[in-house]
Amino acid sequence: MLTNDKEYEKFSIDRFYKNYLNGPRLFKSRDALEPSYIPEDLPHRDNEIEQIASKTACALRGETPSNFLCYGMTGTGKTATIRFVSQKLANYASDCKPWWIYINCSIVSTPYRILAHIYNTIVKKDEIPPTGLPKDVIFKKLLGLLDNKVDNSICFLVLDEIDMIADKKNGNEILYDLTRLNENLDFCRTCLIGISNKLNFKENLDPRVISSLGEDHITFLTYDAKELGDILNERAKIAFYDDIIKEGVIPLCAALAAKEHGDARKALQLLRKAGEIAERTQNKHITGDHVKKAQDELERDHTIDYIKGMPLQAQVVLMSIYLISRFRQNKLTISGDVYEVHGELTSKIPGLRSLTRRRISDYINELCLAGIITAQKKSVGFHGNTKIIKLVVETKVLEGIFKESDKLRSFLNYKPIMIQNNKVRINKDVFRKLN
DNA sequence: TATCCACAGGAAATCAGGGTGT
DNA sequence: ACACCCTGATTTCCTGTGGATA
Repeated sequence: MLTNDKEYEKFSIDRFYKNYLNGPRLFKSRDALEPSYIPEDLPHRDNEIEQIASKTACALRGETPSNFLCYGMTGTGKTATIRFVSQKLANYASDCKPWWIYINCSIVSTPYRILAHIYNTIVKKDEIPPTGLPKDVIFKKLLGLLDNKVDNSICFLVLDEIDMIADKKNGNEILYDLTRLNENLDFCRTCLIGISNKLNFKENLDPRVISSLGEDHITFLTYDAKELGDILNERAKIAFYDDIIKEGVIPLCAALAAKEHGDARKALQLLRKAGEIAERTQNKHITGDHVKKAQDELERDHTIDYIKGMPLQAQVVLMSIYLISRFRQNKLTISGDVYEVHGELTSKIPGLRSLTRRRISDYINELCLAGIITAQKKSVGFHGNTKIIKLVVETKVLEGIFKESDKLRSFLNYKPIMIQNNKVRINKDVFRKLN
């Protein structure tokens, strides 16, 4: 937004809020469409619920359940099912209720932090600092705590996205430590439940860990469009007032999400976003158009959030790619050029230093993995190896993000010296051939 | 056919910045 | 003050790649 438009913006916000308050109300309970919501009934997961219930039921009699793993793609209800079973189990536990500690390994990703997280969750405060203590000290403290505070009870440790730590060198170490917790405990008993999106994640595990963690597993199959439709219908009844959703909306959300490996989370997101768009545009009903708009917005929002969340250095790498493809006539962007332009930019941005080629190479791979660019490895014979890089994200979206960045805004129209000088790293004929 | 280029990318080391206990 | 710990980012060192070229 331009600065001289501030008055208009303020007026517009006031009007927006007034309209919003006077406009139609569609949501009865928005929370019902959140991934964290645990419904009364989980459609099409009876089999999985039964398996988890039978594996954990012995905790009700004070016995220790075996460790096990849950496999399945994102949005197949792994976490929701476990939370669902844990709630039910708690209802039937009489004297000593089981403890459930959830650890999302994509956020709590180091051995130290996992131990600290378990400890801090039990004592309900941040007693263990985020860093500083030796790991074995925390391990001993945790053992003492488990035996004293969680005595005679079962403590379920749910490691969500366990694959995030399993492929790290030290991941084996923490998983091994956790699997042998019981050997060092006198009164408390622990049960490890791993949740993974990847079936092959065990390949990187130590055989000792596999033997105590991976023998038993439950596979969550993906939902088909009909099943997704059932889930959406259940949730929509809770989330929206009656007769808000037009016919065909739920099947459309279900079909779109079914295309993405039957991701229920995505289906719920789509429906929620469609509802928000309908509400924002003062509509009394949600239509198929709102769903299509929702899909576009979700995709864009995800990319924008990802880029904004990247470290500044990664943003500079992305800006280098943007500038080369914008100012070079044939738009050809190769890794060597990105390195050079990145160096140019960092020399002009205070507080930022240039990086090595190796590091830039990693950033290019990360951008590629995130779907922001494509990078195709190409050998140009005598002229060595390189990567042909292309932007996937619309340039308008990128420009919007760069405009908002204090450090990058001024480079939006910067023509790299390398391009001003028409510098070509590789032989002109080969260069032409690559196009 | 050996050589060579300009990288890719794995593994280990290093550094800075956060912390600890004594 | 000091030795030590943990983490994430980055550097250093290294081997591999593959097609044009001499």
